[in-house]
Amino acid sequence: MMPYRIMLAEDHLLLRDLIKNSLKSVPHLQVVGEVGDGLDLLESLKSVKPEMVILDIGMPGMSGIEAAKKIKHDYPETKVLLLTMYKSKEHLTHALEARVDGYLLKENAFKDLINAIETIREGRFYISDIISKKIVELFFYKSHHESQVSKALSEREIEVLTHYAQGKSPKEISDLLLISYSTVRNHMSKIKKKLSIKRNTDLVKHAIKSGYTSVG
Amino acid sequence: MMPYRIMLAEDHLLLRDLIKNSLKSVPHLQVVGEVGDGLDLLESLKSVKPEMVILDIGMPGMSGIEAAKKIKHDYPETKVLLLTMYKSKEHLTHALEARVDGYLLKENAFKDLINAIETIREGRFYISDIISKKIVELFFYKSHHESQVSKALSEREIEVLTHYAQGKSPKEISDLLLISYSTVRNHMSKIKKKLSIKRNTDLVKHAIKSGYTSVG
DNA sequence: AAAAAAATAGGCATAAGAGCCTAATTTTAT
DNA sequence: ATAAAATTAGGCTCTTATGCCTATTTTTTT
Repeated sequence: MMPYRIMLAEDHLLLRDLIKNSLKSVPHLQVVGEVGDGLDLLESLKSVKPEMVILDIGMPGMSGIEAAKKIKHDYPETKVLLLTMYKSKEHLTHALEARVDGYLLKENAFKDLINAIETIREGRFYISDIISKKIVELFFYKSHHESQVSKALSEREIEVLTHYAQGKSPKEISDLLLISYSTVRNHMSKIKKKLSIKRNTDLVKHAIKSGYTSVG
Repeated sequence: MMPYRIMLAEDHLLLRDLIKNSLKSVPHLQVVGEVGDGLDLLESLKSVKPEMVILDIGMPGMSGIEAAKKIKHDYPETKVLLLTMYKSKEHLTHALEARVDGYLLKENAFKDLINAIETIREGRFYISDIISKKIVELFFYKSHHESQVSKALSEREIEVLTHYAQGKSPKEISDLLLISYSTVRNHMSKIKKKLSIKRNTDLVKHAIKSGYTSVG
């Protein structure tokens, strides 16, 4: 069988090492490169042409989803498996929009990782059982019970929330984005309604959970 | 050689699986248990008595550092290796105060994990090269430039910060703690000065990092 | 016993945010 | 083509927070 060439994009060296170790026991899989951030990834892809990229969302510099979009645009043949701890609706929605080939949670088992790789290698789409439920729910509620579920944030709303969670005040955000203070306030209000959030501290927590900012 | 019995406490199943896989190749090391949060860990330790616990800080429910303190108090013979992505002064300080036996970053390599386990097994203390520099720096500033380093919060200040990070407003906190609004404000002001924090969002992040509240 | 830190509380002026609207323009989806 | 959503912006009132002080009592440390 032809070796299936995989590139690892993940900022924690330990996790990269562990995945490499464990994939060695699968004969036809071959790790042909590894990078620690999104920019290095795009640079490496110019020379190394893997069949698949396993991509962590929570990387410094460029988010995994941004990187995924670029990869699927520049190298449509290359498969992308997102590996992430995040299971928020925003992440799911944006990952699906980026046309990734698989979405695996870090709370899944190693055998699920193998399963994901094999499924994608066969040309199919992989989602972990844990989030497939979420997608069904998301789709179901989108059609029938719009109000029950917190809606996905828009691009601009995510931008505003990200800045807010990184410590910018509404006033500072309006200066940054070159929009009026009223607009920022309107966005904040919409964000809170969409997420059913009352308190600002929960906005920060939501942003952390969603990977828009980090605690560090 | 006697097998060295290790328990894994880490909320991501994938990482647990990968560590287990990779440790299998080291003959005398044996993974005798695994848990996904701090409460399960303390429960499991009642029956399983491992020589070492490998402990992730960022777990839901109870922070790794709190868990570490309890372990070192209840089972002083049990070695604790902290495995974390955080390298802030607060984390280091709290980890050292909890008397853990090792502190390894997720950006270290797998060989460093082995090295850490072996070092601790021989009764010595392990810190990763990346953070040993930080500790030296921390010690240096503690002796000579006290003002540079953020001071520890008092019990009451931690109480106030915890409630704040959990979404309570200063007014609500004053009702909860049966003290006046002015007092809460005074505490908040002191907290910010001690931590050199300007923005409220950073207060939430600090509380999360310190384990006073969780993102979930 | 003396000193330092912690916990308590208040004043006062200014700045900022929250809640709750309306509404126009643009973009996207159906 | 039509509808829906997103993005923009403003008004108005009320509440809340902020910054920067002072000051007393209690607790802890030296």
